[in-house]
Amino acid sequence: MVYRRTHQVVKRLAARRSAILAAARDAAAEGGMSAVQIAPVAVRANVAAGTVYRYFPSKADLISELIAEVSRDELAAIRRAADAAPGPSSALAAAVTTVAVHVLSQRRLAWGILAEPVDVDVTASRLASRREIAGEIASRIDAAVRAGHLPAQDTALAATALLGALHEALVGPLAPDNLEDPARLRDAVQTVTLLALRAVGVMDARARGLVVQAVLPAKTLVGA
Amino acid sequence: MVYRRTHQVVKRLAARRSAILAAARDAAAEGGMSAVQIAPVAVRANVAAGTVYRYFPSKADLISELIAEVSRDELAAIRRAADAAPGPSSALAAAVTTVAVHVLSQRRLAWGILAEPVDVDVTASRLASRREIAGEIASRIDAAVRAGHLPAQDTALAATALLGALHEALVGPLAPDNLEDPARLRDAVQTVTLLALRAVGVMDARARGLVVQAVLPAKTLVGA
DNA sequence: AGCCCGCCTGAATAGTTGTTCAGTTCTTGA
DNA sequence: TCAAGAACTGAACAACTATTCAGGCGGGCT
Repeated sequence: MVYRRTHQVVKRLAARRSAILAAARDAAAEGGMSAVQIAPVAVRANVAAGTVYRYFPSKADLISELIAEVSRDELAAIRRAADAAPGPSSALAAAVTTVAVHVLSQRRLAWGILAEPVDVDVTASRLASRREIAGEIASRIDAAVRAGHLPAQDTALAATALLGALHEALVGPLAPDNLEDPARLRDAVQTVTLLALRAVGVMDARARGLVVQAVLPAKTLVGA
Repeated sequence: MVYRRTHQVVKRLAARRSAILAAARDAAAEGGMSAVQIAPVAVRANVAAGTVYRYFPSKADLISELIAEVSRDELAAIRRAADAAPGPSSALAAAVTTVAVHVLSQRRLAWGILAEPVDVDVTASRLASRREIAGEIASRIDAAVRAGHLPAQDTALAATALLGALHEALVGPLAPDNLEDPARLRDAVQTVTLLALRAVGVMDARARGLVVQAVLPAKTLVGA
């Protein structure tokens, strides 16, 4: 055996893999999932089309990993925001606001990850992604229920419904289109957060209070 | 001119067009939008593939018309249910319940119409469909607001969010899977309707009352 | 009956992309 | 420097379906 992967080579391979993933992510953020085609992604990553297949068995695997990566980032952000909140209701508000802000700050990517038609099967990956995020929201709802702040309910279904509402209202085809304006963006985030909190049973007045509290820290996320 | 379309021919042409659309609808209901391919649809409709193109300029047009047709049916059902309700809040509850029941009774078709990846561009048609349904819901929310039953709000955004919540919770990939059972189906419909009503500001207790009232007439729709 | 014209057929066409692979280049260890 | 093998290249391949069109078929007019 006269050839072994030296540390330097391992690093280069890892860098290349990251570059391909990053290229895919950039392409998705710019042109949606339909722009994530092997040849263009390879060009972006400065490799040949064939090389992509040395790192990902198929396009489906590439996109699945992209979805998983974005999903991990989002989940971490949600946890960070919720854990920083003073109580279970605030945590729920923070979690919802975080989802809203994230989704809005990368609408095209979010749409691609969530719902855009793709020519390969990535349902499993999307399912896993939603399951994770929905699970996190569900556990936050659950905490608020246990604390006696909300009526008992099917938290899994509620979490799913909440995410559906956020996504449809903010990145779906009927989403308002003037969200470049920061003020409008904040309004939209507040509105959907308010809807979400009321949906799970928070009283209107209290929900309004939670919303403004949650939006303050979330504003810092918009820049990030 | 020695050839003119006789009445009989006109009828046959119309029947064939309907047959093709019905075949497409059946295919979508059975196997989702991916099953709506020209050749299989043509077989179902007892015509040759080429004939489909005498009635629809392209596959995109065929699917667009399918979407429009289903959308029309749904809109009519919503209006019927809402108009039969005694007051604006009941009407809203009835509208939401109707959407939920419809969507659940044809989950595969609904998923195809709403969100399933299609290999041709039908975004315009889907957009129009959502706009119609969302507009109807929005006007029902608006009526309840004007009647003083709900707080003032962005009704268009609220309607969009409501539909997103319904769709994601009932036909999305995280939707519960035991909905064949009528009792579970009713539970799911009630749960999401309750969420929707609370989201727009109906008090929990009142919302629960509206839900049970709305589900009674809607039960008859399940069979239809 | 006979001619005409348009509808219908379905095999062939065409365009799009994911995937492969033979040949080339680069890296390693002696 | 060189042999060996891994990594990379990119043009060719493959598969899938929407779409077309030349030729047949049948209904409509005189």
